Amino acid sequence: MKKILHIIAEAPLFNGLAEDQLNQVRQIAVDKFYDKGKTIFLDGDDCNGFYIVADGEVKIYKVSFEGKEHILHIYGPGNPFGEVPVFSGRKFPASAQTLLKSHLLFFPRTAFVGLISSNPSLALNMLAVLSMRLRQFTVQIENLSLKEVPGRLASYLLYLTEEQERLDSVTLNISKGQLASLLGTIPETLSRIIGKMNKQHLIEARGREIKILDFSGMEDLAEYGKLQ
Amino acid sequence: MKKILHIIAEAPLFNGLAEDQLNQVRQIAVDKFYDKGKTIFLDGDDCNGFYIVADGEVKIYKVSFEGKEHILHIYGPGNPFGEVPVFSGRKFPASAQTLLKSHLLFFPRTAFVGLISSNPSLALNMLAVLSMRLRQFTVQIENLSLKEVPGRLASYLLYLTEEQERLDSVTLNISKGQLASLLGTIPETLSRIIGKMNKQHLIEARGREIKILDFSGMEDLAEYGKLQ
DNA sequence: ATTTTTTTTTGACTTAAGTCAAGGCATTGG
DNA sequence: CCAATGCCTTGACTTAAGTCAAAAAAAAAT
Repeated sequence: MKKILHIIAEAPLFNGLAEDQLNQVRQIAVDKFYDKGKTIFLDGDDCNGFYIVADGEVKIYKVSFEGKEHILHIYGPGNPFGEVPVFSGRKFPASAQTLLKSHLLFFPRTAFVGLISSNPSLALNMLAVLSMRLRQFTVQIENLSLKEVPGRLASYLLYLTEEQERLDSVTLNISKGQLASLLGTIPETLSRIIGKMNKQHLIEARGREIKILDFSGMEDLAEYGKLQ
Repeated sequence: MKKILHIIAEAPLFNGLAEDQLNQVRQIAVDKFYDKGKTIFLDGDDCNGFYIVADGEVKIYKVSFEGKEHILHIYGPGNPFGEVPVFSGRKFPASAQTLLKSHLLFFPRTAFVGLISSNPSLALNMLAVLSMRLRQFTVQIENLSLKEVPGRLASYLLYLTEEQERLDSVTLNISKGQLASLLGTIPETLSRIIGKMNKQHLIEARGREIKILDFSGMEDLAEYGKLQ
């Protein structure tokens, strides 16, 4: 299966590895296929390995006692997830579910730890991946505790323009309900704020298509955080 | 200097390393001494290495545009900090300041990456440290977005009883103002909630000494999050 | 001990965002 | 084409927590 080797070679985690190292990685990877909306693991489950998204989309989330859900990340092709318990032992700290029909690569814990031990550049790549995650979490905590919802939405939309390499418009790849959960709020509040931003000509939202009309206004909002 | 070698040997990061490996680590460590309240680095500063607290206490924090501060972590002896940019390149994602007169060990980036490359168990230890951090962040984000302030305070106090190995009472090692910042709120709100918890005989707070009167009540609060 | 400074508490008020409930819109499938 | 389901929006209301200001308490300095 050449295709899987190609996916592996493209993943940031295996960036810069030599041919035979990639083959070793390929050896231990196990294909897993999931339909849309299927649970991959739940918060607290025992962990015997981690995953990389080959194709599709996965959400990582926490659920409160009352059943309210907070999405921590949404990962697409090339992204690893579920690596935390591989190195810190114990259980998964959050749950994972597919948002689309997905093809995942599963890496069994012991085999992978073995690879890392004999492969310094793989270890450094993994350290880089975890460090990037920590960086993202720092930003998320900053957003949650130091910004109000309009500021968080503005940050997210600006981040999307970069990710989608577009200048002034973005397409949400998730439902607005899920976006609310990702921003740490509820659909009603998000809806009202989008309405307000429309009225103030900051954006022009039509369904999942959002055009940014006032880029610097949005940047101010993302930074200072207030919307009148 | 035998003492430093001892500090290094005790740190989780270097747990289980062989004698000569510890000596190698010792070779590259640089002593740094700071008075109380001194800045070690600021959010956005360039990074040439990371630190381990040998003695004292350090806070890691973010500041909002309006100057409001959110404390992300408080680290004591044995804890490393500032490792993120060592592996993901770029700048520090938050600021660091001493809370007490502190003795730190500084590990220059390139030397340390060199050590890791030739030392699989050190690499795995570092992976474990970063994974634990990610786990803690997951809990913090859950607390911030899914619990109200009373629930966060209850979680924190229960966590302190474990850390201080006490059954029913804890001593805050930081001011209430700083605790408010760590919980993502402000001193006034924290003060009111402590007052309420006192009134309901959940706790008995006298200055920085807090006695937990109703352990299971506090556990409920930490889990479900409501205080009438 | 007494002044000065910092930290904590209290009170009155405002506000962002959550809850509950109903209605509208849109997409899918019979 | 129309029902049916899921998704999004709107309105009225409640509430947790923030702001501002001042007093009280505690800690530090003289």
